[in-house]
Order: sequence, then structure tokens, then C-alpha cells
Amino acid sequence: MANRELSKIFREIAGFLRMDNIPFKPQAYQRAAKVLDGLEDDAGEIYKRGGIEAVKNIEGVGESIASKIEEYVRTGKIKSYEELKRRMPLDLSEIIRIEGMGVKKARTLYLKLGVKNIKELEKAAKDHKISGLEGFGAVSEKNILEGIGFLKSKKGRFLLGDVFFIVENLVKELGGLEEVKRVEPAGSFRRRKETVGDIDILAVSENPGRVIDFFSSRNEVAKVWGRGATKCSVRIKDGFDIDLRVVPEKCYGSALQYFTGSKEHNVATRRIAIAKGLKLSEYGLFKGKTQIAGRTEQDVYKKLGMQWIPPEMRENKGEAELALEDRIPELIGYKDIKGDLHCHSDWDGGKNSIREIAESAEKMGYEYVGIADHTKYLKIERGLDEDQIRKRNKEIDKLNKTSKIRILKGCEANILKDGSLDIKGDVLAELDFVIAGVHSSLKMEEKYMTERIIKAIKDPNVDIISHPTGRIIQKRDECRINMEEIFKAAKDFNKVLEINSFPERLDLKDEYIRRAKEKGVKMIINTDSHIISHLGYITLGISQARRGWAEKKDIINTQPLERILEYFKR
DNA sequence: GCCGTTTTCGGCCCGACTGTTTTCAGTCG
Repeated sequence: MANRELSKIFREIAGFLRMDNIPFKPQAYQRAAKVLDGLEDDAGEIYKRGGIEAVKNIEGVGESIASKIEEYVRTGKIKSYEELKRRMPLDLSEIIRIEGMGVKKARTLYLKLGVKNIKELEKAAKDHKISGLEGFGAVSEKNILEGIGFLKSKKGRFLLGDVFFIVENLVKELGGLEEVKRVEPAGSFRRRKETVGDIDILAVSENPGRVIDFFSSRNEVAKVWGRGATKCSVRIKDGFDIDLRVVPEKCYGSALQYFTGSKEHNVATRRIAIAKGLKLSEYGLFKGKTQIAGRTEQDVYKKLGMQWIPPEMRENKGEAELALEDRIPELIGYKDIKGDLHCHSDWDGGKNSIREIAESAEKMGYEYVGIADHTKYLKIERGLDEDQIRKRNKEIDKLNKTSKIRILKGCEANILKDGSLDIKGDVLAELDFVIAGVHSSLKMEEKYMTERIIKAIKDPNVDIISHPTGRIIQKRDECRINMEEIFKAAKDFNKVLEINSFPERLDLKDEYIRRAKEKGVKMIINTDSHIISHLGYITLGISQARRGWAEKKDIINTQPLERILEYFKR
């Protein structure tokens, strides 16, 4: 896929241009990058099919960017980009991952101190070289070190959503090979952790050499680390590593169990084995020297006297004990969602029309879909005012006459600093549902932030609180909120907390989902999509819900249309 | 650099917040 690489390059070009205060061009490159990210067709393929003219038909791509795409497809490089990098040889995309660091600060620090990457930045901050510079002070140094510390604590890990579809695709391709009998990802990927390190893939084959040949020669492979008879490690162009192991069929199950982890879960299961006079390893479950299980995971757990445990639960949080007592909950399934209620349309900053969203939602097998455009406080997202909401509602009414699935009228209103909403109540009352979320003043003290959200929960028009903690994974901690009080208020006022499926949000996170479930708080899994390709993120939200042990009954959008409407009327 | 049933030239989502200043630049969403 050339799209990902091109979009990364265009984002960097945008950064370089912004550094030099060049107006408007950065937005153009940024936009092209964004379009490429959401593009289903591969730009390289488009070029090969229809030449530069076809490429120019891509939105946001004109003369100049099209010729850069052409250059990239033909030579694998873009000269002007290489030139920019030579002039400013710093790892911009890395440095700006630190919160509070942007291209201008990166530029100053490079020119004054020669800082090229996070490591050098950390040293400069520790040596107090930064506080003396114009525009920087002691607080800047402190913030930089804090930001770096935050990034480091999740070092080398990737967002599940950033690798998910690449890995799924690879596994599907491997599974399609004739010589591959079984293949599955293991590790934290299989447990669907919100961030993953290396990806482990396990396969069974009579001909490991052929499978490894295929695996290591795929064109997204950047580097082959190690190649053995049954094992191969590669780095993908996107920057993460994948290990493939080919194992004998008779221990596929035990190997899968072993490599899925977590480490702590494995310790717990091995302890159970020992208590039964057995020994569990990646090679199987043994009684003395005889293998009594190993071919399938189910068999391994069964012979241990346990129920099979969904990978998302294997974090040693009490699941082993439940499995021994036959009390593993029936988690929400990946096909249980009947509709996504947090979709932004082109009425606000979204990309697709309501009709397109409804059609995509129908293709996903949904019964209903909810349009939840931003409201007016969020100017950057073109939030709607009262009149625009009413106008949009009319369009939805019209579309509903012909649409095969029901389109619900909603919005994502802003919870202002004092806990009030930015849209008048009489307009909210005309909607099928109202989501409310915090998008500003995220650094309030716990007491005030908690009061603020609870006030919104008490608002009779509000049904759902979106991304309740406001965290951005690997970038921003959750807001200071007393979640216990939020759960209590949600329960008392019968309001729903969102599990936002966006890769960098996944908010509520697993622990809170589990706590909410214990408290009897209802939740909803939404995508917060701004383009129809985001609708597929729902699977990440479901994973998160399963990691929080949520069952179908805990998640309201597993319910049919009438039930969910009834729920919002209450 | 891209785009156009208000334009083929002249526009490009902008306000809040923070840390630095003493009126503002940079970052974020």
C-alpha cells in the first residue's frame, strides 16, 4: 500500500513547510495526506491504471502533489522531500509526538541546539540548555521532560488500531496459502490490548520454508531480522516487527496458549497444572512424559479442568478462577452490534453525506445508525447551530422515507466549562438522542471536572456521555475525574457511557468498563467516525468491551431499534 | 498547493489555552 507511506511523507512535508511559516501549502499537503489515509484504492494502483490524470482526480491532489505521487511510484523517492530532509535532518514526526511540541519549537531547538530527535531533546532539557532560549523557560523544560517520560512509558508500542487491519490482512493471506493448515496472531494483539509491541503469528504447515519465503518477501516488509527453519522476524515499513513461527500441529494449541499470554495469565494456568500433577509449556500439557493435550487450546484448558477463556480476558484479573468454576461470562460478540450512534456527517467536519453513512451502515448489517454532528461551540469542526440542526433533521426525515435502515437524529453537544450545553434544550428535545462530551478546558481540577460532567448527566436531554475520560492513548492522560461518582450518577439518572472505538481513544478503557458493568451502568459502543472507513473501528471498541468483561446486556446498541428508542425516551 | 452552481484568481475552519511575555507566539482540537 503506497497510501500509508505517501500520507506519512506528505504530513512531514506539511511540517517542514509550517516550520518556514509558508502559508496554506501545509494545509494542502495535510489534506492530501488525510484523503490518502481514507482512500480505499491504492494511489500506486490508480497511477498504474490511469496515469497522472487519474491521480489528479483524487480529492486534494492537484498538479504538484500528483507529480510527487508519480515520482514516488516510479522511483520510490520524492526528490524535493529528500531535499527538505537534508536541510533539516531531524525526526520531526517523532519530536512532535511530545505533547506541547510543535514544528516551530522543533525548528528553534534544532537551529539553536542541534536537537534532532527525542534523545537529544531529553539531554538538552536535562542539561538546562533550553530554559535560556528565547520563548522557553523553566516550565518548558519540565513539560518537555514530562512529555518524553510519558511517551517512554509506552515505549516501542503501537496503537492496536494502527496495526490491526494490516495484521488481519496478512493473516488472511497466509491462511489462503495451500501449505498453511492453521494460522493465527497471538500475543497482545490477540488479547486486543490497546497498544501492542511485536506481533506474534503462529502457523501450522508441512512446508515451513515455503511459508517463510512468502512471509519475508511480501512488499510491505522493510527488513528481515532473522530467518530460521521455522521462525522468521521482519520489520514492516510501518515500523513494527512481526514474528512468524511455524509449529507442529500436535502442539499448536499449547503454543497458541503460551504465546498469547499474558505472562501473568500463563503463570496462573501453569500453577493450576502443577496442582493437578501436570506440566504445561508451549509444547503441550504433560503427565510425566506423555502429552495429554496440545493440539487445540480448548483441549488444553479442558484437561486443566477449565473453561476456554477468551483471549481478551487473559490478564490474570481473576479469569482463571472463574474458568475453574465454569463461570466465565458470555462476552459481547463481534457481530452483536446493531447500530453505531456516533457518526459525524458532512454537515459538520465529517467527510461523508448522511446517505453515504446510512448505506455503509446498512452494508455492515446494522439495523440503525445515528448521526451525531458536533454542535456550535466546536467551530473548528464546523459545529452546527440550532437552525442547522433543524435543517439537517429535515434531511434525515426525508432520507428515512427511502433508507433501508433507520437513521437516528442526534448530536454531540459540548459540555461547557460550567457543565451546561452549547445548544438550546428545545432543539435537543427534538432529537432521537443526545450525546454530550467535553472538548475544552480539559485540565480542570478533579472536583470541578466531576461536577461539570455530572451536571451534564443530570440534563434531561442528555442520553450518552462521549469519550468520558478524554484520554488520548500515548499522548494525553485522562482528565482528572472521580469516575466512581460518574458511574453513580450515570446509574442514578439512567444515562449511558460511551465506549469510543477510535484507536487513540478507546475511552472508556477496559478497567472502567469492568467497573461500570459491576455498578450496573449501561454502555454503548460507538466509533466517532468522521469518514465511512472509520465505521470499521467498531471492532476495536468491541474488543475493549470484551477486555472489560462486558456482556451483550451491558451494551445498549446490541438491542433492536424499538428497545433503544424506548431507552432514550426514559 | 488546491479549489470553484457565488470565483480560473483569490480565497483557504478559528478560538481557547499555556507559557512566555508585558502584548504575543505556539500548540491544540
